[in-house]
Amino acid sequence: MDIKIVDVAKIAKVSPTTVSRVLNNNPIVKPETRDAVLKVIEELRYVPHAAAKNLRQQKTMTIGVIVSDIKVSYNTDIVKGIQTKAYAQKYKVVICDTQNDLDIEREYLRLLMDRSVDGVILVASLLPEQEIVDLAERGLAVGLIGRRIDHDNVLNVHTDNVKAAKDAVEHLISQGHRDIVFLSGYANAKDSYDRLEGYIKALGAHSIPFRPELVENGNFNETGGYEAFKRLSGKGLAFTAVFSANDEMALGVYEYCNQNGISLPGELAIIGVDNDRVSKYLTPSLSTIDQPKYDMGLLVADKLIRCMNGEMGIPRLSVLESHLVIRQSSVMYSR
Amino acid sequence: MDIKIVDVAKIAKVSPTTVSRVLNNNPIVKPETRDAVLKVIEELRYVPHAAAKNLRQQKTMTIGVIVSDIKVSYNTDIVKGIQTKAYAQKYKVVICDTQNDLDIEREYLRLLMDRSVDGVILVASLLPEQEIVDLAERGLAVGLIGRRIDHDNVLNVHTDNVKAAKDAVEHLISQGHRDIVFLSGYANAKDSYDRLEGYIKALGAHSIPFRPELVENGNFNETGGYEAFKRLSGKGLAFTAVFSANDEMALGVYEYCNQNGISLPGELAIIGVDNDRVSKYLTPSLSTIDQPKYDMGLLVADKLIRCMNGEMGIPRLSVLESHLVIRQSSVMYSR
DNA sequence: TTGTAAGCGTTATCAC
DNA sequence: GTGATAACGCTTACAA
Repeated sequence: MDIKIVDVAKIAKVSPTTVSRVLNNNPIVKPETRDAVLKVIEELRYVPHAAAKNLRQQKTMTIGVIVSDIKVSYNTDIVKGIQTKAYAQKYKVVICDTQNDLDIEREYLRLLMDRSVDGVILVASLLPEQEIVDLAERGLAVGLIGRRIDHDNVLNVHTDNVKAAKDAVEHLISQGHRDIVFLSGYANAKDSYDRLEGYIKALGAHSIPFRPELVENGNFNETGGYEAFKRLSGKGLAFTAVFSANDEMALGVYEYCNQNGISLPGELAIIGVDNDRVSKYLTPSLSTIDQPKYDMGLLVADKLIRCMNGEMGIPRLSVLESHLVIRQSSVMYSR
Repeated sequence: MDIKIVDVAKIAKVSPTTVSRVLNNNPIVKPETRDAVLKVIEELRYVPHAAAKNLRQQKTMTIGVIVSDIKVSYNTDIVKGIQTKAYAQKYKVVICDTQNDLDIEREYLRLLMDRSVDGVILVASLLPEQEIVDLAERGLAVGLIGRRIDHDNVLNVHTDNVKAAKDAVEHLISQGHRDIVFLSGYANAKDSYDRLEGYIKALGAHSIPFRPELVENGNFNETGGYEAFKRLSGKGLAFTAVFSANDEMALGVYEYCNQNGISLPGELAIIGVDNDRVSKYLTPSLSTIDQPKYDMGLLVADKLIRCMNGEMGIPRLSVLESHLVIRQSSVMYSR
């Protein structure tokens, strides 16, 4: 049988209330009482029962994190940031990996609606905006990474994807490229859409006409990137560079080039987004846009915790800087 | 104010008991009653309160996973397996990342002793055996990956590290190497120790004397591998191949070779362990021992859940097969 | 087949 | 400074 607060109280010859006060560092208890109680707690190795406490206090000191795929280093870095901040504030973190499946995402959310978490962070969520608003209306604190919703209970953290994409494409242009392919991600993803916008803006800024036929969808993953690039190559179009909306898809392009004897960056320059863990190990190493993933995680978690603690006036929106990482894949004569 | 079971009961004109029965799929309730209740639940979007339920049932349907570093793909793959199994059984997963810090690991464990989880899985735990046994004695179900403890409440899943290491080293020997460096991990890690044993066995099986000066410690990480190999190179010893106790450390060796113009695998063959995500993207691609990480995750989670549900006769120990993945880094004239 | 009432282990409120 | 008591929202004997 587990030890409970009354057991401690009896042995320490005080009331459960007093034990509770000691546990919660209530300064009102007399130091001697306090010490006596602590000693008993120590001896019995008593640990308060979370469920009882949660029930009484109507909070759980737990954050739920819903993430598309924990294996993708972009997500993992964010989770690590969240985890670090949460831990520092004595919060626990429940991780839910949706495998990029909207139904699984919904299912997890349903699971978490049982008030086993005080707040939720959605990373690269596929959920329709209305459903996220619903969560917030239900009183759950919601943190969002990679998209933006303006609502009282929704805290947003993201980077300026338009600018990031523009930087990447302008870098390619500065290397002399004018016929630049854009490999896009999910059609409905805000990130993907913004990167397309940046791509178009960069072209515009240099008076290069936008050619829709140079845009292909690769669904943000390696196979998708491979297939997209293959389709593109089959079209017989002329191009000398690729801007891939993330590094994963760039891996697919590397694979295709490898198989077909296309030399990188000699015959084809390429740049990605995310600064995935593998990118710097590739040959040639992949130029990319580094997102401050870890910091984004820290920041959402920080905001969310403040919000859950009833703090007012937390900025609903934070936009962090991402920056260009130039490696070998986008630079001529780099070796 | 949140909706609770009595609210549903009142509107559905039944007792809370009946609502509870419906929620828990008790077949005793009359179909019509059931449907009526379900309709109200739906309308009110009622979700049972986890803490209340947990308190009453003395369980939480949650598994705690303590992991050394969620960014290491070895760990992530395991976590993914755990997560998948847990989800399929309606369990939640709390992830705790210790950053390879024993004190943080202890702290997390203390956090989880509040009965907010029904069981714990330790991946690459640094905890002294006695402390793990303590957990088990306290009634917590414990799953262990990467080490082995024989105790009633402890479920072990690991691979045969001795054999894996032996396979790797014999592969190098088969390629003509006789002077083979061993890069070890943490001195106190079972995995590391077993791999050393396999290394020695392989040498013995081919009548190659074991030379302790060819063993260096790299602490299982990239920088450690770099430094260890640097120290070794400074010793002026002759060797033609490296067996690295994991892929991470091999990355450090690649880096060193890159900087010092040592060609792989021409001048130096190398093989690692883990089949890290980056390994196949390296140039030359890294030969390695693939561990069934995902399956190990699935399996511990499965065992743990059975154990938590009071199932008897679950095997305390499962040893999965790992296998050699030969790529370019260990094979002469491979390109 | 359904309902009543007790109890899970805390903490908040109100007395003392 | 300390203690008695009710309440958090659910499930489970037991009764009907």
